[in-house]
Amino acid sequence: MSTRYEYKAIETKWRKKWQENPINKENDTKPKYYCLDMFPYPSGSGLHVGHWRGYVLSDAWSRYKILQGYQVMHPMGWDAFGLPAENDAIKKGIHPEIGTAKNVANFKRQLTEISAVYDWDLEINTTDPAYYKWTQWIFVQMFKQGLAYEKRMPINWCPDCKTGLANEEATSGTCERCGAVVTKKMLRQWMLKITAYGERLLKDLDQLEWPEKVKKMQADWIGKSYGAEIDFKIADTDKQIKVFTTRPDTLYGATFMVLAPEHEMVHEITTEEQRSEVEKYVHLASTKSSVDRMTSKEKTGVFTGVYGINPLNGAKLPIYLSDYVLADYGTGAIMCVPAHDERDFEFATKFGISIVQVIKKTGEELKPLTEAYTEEGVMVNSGPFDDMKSTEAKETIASYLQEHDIGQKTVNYKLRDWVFSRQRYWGEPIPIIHCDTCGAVPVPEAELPVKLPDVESYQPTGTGESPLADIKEWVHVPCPTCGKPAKRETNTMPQWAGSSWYFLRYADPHNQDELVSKEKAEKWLPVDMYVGGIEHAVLHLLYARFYTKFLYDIGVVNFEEPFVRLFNQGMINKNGVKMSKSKGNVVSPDQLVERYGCDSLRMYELFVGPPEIDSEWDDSGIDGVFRFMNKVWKLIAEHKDRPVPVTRELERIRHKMIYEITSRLNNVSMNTVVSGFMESTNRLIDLARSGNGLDKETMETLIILLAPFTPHMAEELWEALGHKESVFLQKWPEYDADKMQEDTIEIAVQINGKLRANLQIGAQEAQEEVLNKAKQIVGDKLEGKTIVKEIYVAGRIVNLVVK
RNA sequence: GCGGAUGUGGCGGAACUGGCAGACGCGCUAGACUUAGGAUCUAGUGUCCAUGACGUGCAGGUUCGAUUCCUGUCAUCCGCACCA
Repeated sequence: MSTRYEYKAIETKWRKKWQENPINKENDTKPKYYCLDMFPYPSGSGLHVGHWRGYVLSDAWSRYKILQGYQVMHPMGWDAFGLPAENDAIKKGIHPEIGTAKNVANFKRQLTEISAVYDWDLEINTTDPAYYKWTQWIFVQMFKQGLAYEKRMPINWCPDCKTGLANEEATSGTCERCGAVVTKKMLRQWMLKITAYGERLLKDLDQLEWPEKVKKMQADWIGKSYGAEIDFKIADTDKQIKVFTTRPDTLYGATFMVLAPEHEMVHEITTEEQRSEVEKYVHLASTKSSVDRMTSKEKTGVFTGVYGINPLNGAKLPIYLSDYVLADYGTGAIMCVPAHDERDFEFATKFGISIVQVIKKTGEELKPLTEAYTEEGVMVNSGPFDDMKSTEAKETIASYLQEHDIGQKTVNYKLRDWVFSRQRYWGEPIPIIHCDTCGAVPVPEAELPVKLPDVESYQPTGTGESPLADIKEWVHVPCPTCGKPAKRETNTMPQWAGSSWYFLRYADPHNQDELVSKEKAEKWLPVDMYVGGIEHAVLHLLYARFYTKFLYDIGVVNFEEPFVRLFNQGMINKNGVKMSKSKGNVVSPDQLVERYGCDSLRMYELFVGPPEIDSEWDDSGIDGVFRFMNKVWKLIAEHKDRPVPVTRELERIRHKMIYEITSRLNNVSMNTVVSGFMESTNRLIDLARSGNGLDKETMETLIILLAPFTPHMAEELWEALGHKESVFLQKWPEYDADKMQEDTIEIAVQINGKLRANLQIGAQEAQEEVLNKAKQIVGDKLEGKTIVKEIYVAGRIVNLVVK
């Protein structure tokens, strides 16, 4: 065995061996473990060292689980539908399928360089008809359950390009391509009723081992709030308007009302005198992009000419329109209490509307308000509810309204239904046929998948429809129900569709008859560990949870939550900013693998910083890890043929090493795992140098512990120690806490909290003895002082408090 | 604006439930071996008016003792953004 660490030869050798003889073979006697990466979108620019980070982490974790005796599933696949491929098609005329296949091949080559234990037999691709057959099947089931429905909805529309835009193409309110101001266009869209699952999606967050931050982001997104819906009669008519409020306690303080400009009753209630003003305002609001609407904080509005009647005190409340009220939250209409809401206060001040205070600070006199009082307090000016605590009044007034049939207590969510159709080519066709007689009819399941046909042009049609609408022979089909001429749905699904359930398919990727078989699903699912970026904290994870709950409800799977444990790795930055092709700061792993080897890069990816935090990439840092690898190599090479019998000291280092590595690994504190290896190795080198040698078991333990991180080197060293079987067939070593104990320990001696000496003591030495020794060692510094207090923290510190 | 996170040497970072701040690594300095060094090895490396003092964004507090707990404050980053 050479004392030089020839990483290239070693890595080539073991990659081949693993291919011939996988280390993670199917074995039903072992418990299962499913460790999943968020599957990538195979972009044209390939992987950089930032991508590696998550993949290395999940692979090290998978290999750790293998060593712990699990049968691990660690699959990989491609989320390959999406905009960039389509835009390439438009620009260069390359079929998205071809572009995507090329990118997948490149990604796969780069991923192979990581040497992860991926089982490529399980590979999936969302653009494969055999896969999207089931994406479509799920849609059909949702349609049958009434969860998929059609609705006219506004989309971002570029009037110059005559095309719909995704939100990310329309940031800042202008078209990403041509710079024109983005407007809205009403289009018929498919919607998924995710709101029907809002409560369950919120409640079940409790049972997940996810970062609190992500759970909170999801909870905020769902945005549950309690309140009341209250009916306000419109004066001199028999109409009424329903408002939602979380503050029924402030009802007596309502002095006006506001409707969203898009509110459906605007036109029927507006008076003739006000009509032209109102219509002008409504039009203005519709042309403003949502970004504009958000950024201009100045309140605007217009009076409709009519009044609402406060159901409790009969006060006449002028009804305004204003864009600070959102059409799709609550009922799109609010009662306004300027005294107790900042926005209402601002609006009332600007429009000269009176302000009536109905809550005052407990124990204080009522005094004129200079700003809205939004805290709790005591009720005033509220008829029978005066002197009640406002918190109590909230409940009491809501109940009163309910009893008198003026309103009802409700729960409201920010979560909205999911716009599920895209006017694009490169997505799964929505498997629906529109028939004049039968309406929307799902494509019969036996005819799935509805394959994406070839088109001549990927250009947007200019009408807002997808390019598919131009393929007459594809669009025109008989109605599956009545046989009359009918038309296919030409919208496609969003990229989310394929990624909302892919984790199920890995368990049974080649099944042609079922999405996943019962047995396979029961065996492998749910996912035990899910690793990916924080950018998916809300949408992807929420959609995947929604899909899983739906599939649970229709009996496809027997669990409600797809991901038991979630780990979000941080990004890798370079020069303080996210690595990206456009910033020109991308570090490619390819050259690093060439120069340092896969194992060194794996190790460095983990060493670079705490895995959950963003880290700065430092090119020279990998040298340190590479040196460490060489040290380990040399250490084993020099001692493998002349191991010494184990000594107390070697045993101590070995147990301590197992303990440190295992506990840090369990906390997914990968950077300290790596430093732990360095510490242990340094100690072993020192010990070996001082003539004490190295015993076989310590060498073996070090190699097994290293295996999840530097698999090639570990295998090679393991073989060099004379073993015939893979190191991954070994068991993760266990430590004995007693054997970690040092015989003597060094403790600090402080006087008044300041370090004054260090003291060697026996590990078991009694407190009294330690204190005596401590006083002796700092004796000269105690002269002329009296000891007021003596503190001994076992094994750590003595502090003498003196005067 | 609201919510969350973070702030420690020249740099990345470590420090378990309060107990010797700066582990580990990068970089740097000096030396050894060398024709050579982007190799390897050895020693050193928080700051300063250096037997000591000061040091974990800043100002206080609790404690024998605070990077860790509490109060206030500043900065940076992330998420949400008129949610009634």
